[in-house]
Amino acid sequence: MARKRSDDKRRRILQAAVKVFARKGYFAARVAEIAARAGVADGTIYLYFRGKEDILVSLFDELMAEHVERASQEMQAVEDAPSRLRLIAEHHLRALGADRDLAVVFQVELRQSTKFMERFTASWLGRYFDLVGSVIEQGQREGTLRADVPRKLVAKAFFGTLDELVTSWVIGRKDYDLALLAGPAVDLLLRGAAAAGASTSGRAVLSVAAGRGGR
Amino acid sequence: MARKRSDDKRRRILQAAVKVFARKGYFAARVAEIAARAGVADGTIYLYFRGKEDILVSLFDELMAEHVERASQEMQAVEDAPSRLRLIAEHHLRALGADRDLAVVFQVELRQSTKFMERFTASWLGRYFDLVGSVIEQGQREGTLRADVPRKLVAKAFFGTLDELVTSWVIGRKDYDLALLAGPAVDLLLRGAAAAGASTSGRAVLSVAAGRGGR
Amino acid sequence: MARKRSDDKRRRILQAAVKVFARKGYFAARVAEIAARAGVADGTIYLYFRGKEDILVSLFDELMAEHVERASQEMQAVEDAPSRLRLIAEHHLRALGADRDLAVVFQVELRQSTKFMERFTASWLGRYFDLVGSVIEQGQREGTLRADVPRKLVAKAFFGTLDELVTSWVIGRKDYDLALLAGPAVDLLLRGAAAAGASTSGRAVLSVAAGRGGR
Amino acid sequence: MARKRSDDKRRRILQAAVKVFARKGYFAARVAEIAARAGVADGTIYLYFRGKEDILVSLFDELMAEHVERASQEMQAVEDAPSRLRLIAEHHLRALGADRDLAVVFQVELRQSTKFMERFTASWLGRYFDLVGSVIEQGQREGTLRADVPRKLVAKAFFGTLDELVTSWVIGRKDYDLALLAGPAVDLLLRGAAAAGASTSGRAVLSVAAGRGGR
DNA sequence: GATGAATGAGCGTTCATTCAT
DNA sequence: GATGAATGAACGCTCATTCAT
Repeated sequence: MARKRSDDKRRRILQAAVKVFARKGYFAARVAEIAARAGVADGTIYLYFRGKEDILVSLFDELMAEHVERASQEMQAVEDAPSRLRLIAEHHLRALGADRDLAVVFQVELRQSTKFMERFTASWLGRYFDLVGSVIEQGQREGTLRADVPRKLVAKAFFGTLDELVTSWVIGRKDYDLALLAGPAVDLLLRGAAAAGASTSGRAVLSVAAGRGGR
Repeated sequence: MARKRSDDKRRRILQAAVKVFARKGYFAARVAEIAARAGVADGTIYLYFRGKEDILVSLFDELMAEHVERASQEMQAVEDAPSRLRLIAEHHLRALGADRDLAVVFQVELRQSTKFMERFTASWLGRYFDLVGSVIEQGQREGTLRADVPRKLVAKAFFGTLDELVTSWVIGRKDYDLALLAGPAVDLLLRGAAAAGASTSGRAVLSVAAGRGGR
Repeated sequence: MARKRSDDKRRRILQAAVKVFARKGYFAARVAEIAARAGVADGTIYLYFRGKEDILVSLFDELMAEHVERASQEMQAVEDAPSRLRLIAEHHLRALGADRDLAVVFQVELRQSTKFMERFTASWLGRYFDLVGSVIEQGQREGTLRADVPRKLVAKAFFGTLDELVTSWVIGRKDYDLALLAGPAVDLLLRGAAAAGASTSGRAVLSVAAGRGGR
Repeated sequence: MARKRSDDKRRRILQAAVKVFARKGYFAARVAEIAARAGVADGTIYLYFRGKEDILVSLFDELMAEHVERASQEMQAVEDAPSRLRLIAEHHLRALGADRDLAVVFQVELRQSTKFMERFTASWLGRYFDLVGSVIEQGQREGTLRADVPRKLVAKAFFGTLDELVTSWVIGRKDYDLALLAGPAVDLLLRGAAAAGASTSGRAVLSVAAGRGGR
């Protein structure tokens, strides 16, 4: 453990950083302000983090590892893929909907640069997509999900939809319960927006493109 | 004609800015580098823009106004809502898939801060959502789209899915044709991921939440 | 020429730097103070120099190149090696004795670190030793200087003596004319400190060691 | 015995400091690195020294007092001034030639600033010059050294020459035995660089000081 | 309009020193 | 005496912006 004395100080710095990053933005955020808000001296920051950037990266690494793990565990409560997707979505929206500052950091600050995005994608998001992808695969095997849709596309639609819901909520500053949207969102993803009986013209294209698309 | 030369400089500055913002990121981008790449003096930038931020904002305002307008026109080629959504999606993916630097700016750099995000949402994205929303409403009226799903939710799923597709493409650096994903993505949105005949348990929740969720 | 506009500004910065380095020492010297004393903005320094260290290095490179050149020219006024050594010594002591701040910079600040010392040795001092060495060689050829003393040793004694005279003068802060010591110092170097007729026991050792000694 | 352990720590700190100062330079040297190398905690340094500067000053005061004392004793082994100068020179070169790190500290680090230089001059160097000066005076009284040369000049030439030899050796990093240069250097100082019988053109200056002719 | 030299505010980080344990 | 976590003052440098030419 690289930590010196108190995990308490480390936690206070991270909490302060969430507030400051969310209110000022990563670049405009001042290390001195984070320190002041955490109740430590400026230099103390550097006993716990390598620098300003390491604070942001640590926020993401440490807090989110927990959430992916938790989503993975929570979904075990049910068996079928559709239900599991619903639980994951609920957890996703609940976790970010519970703390707007944290949501700002995740929806906005962590996407500052392609550098952060790549890191974001490579670690947390990668594992998240793996989790969702495995549930989708399960659904296709058990017959609850269409097998003619590329798994990656479904995963991206799933994540993209949730991500947009969170971003809208963060930016809109309206005070509704984000987690309540999990059910409708997953229902839409599963049943589609088309009216029953309506024919959709996407079929041909779909079969052509099936299997394509990297991440 | 002086006017013409000026417009040329302005365009060159914006084009240079796209390259520099995409490669360095907004904060790390140097005004001097944009000027050099545009072939103008540093000070000349300030004859055309109020400052660095104004370049980014102008990029978005000017280039994207065109895309929303074009998407609106292109969709007139077909009548029914599902087809129109497909055309809009194709245009969305084609426009960003044609220029990765531009895509980086839109997917990453323009989302630097809540300030940019809010401006982004208020102008271009607002009109884009209005466009998509009106098509969805049309679909609900004409019976091609389910009427029991909140329009805003469908619009967010539509945009969120496309946005995630673009972001994945940008970050992944793999060289596939983004526009080919429009058909499968819209098909998924319309028909859903659930296998035919599978019952989804989201119904009850959906009806409870129907009508909720602002942005 | 890397310089932008005015050589005047560059010169003013160098002159200010001599004062500040001499009074505060290199490390304690503040770039802001140099700028203020030169009458330019802090940032202007960086239009003319790569950084604080480059100011010190430039001081040395630019001002001293001139002195070596001048010493080389001045000594041409006479023919025999002893006279030439006297002229070089006079120039050395006159140049540094004319400006105590400059002397402080050369005797003290430029010797901050082995890094500076090595650079110092490699460029200016190297050429200076070459100059002195060539005069000594001339003297040995023409028969005015002993041939049984390693040239490098004589050169080091020559430089070391002058260097110590300057350093003593700088540190002592007494107000005598440094250049007046050139004659006596060179006389001592040439004729030695021993009384005529006194036998010195160094001979054997000398011949053993003759030819040794790197720099 | 606590006293013994303390002295041991103090010595270890000083030894560590020589290494660190020599390798990094005084300013770049980190107190923490000295502590680590000495095997004590950072704070422990301050139980033995007032601060970083005090370590350097103490190094010089304590280690060099010993050397001056020893040089003074060693020269008693012989009687005449020339021999005594030779012994002092040998001791000077041997002491510094035995430990390059120590030599770096003395030739380079201790000359960082006029402040150090003045202190250096006032204490150790002052006593060293007194010692050398008294030997020169003795030589002039006993008739082995010319009486027409200012004692201080001879002392400065003596020290300056040795100092330059040490500095060259330190900077040059060549691996010859520094102490072997004592003989030739003192021989040069005593007998001069001029060839026997050669008339030196310094005569005019010399005759001012009532000097003698060439040998 | 165009230039580019000049400006100067602004800040992340280091590290000598302290002091509670 | 010894420790080492905590402190916080201090500063070189960058770069968006200005303005005299």
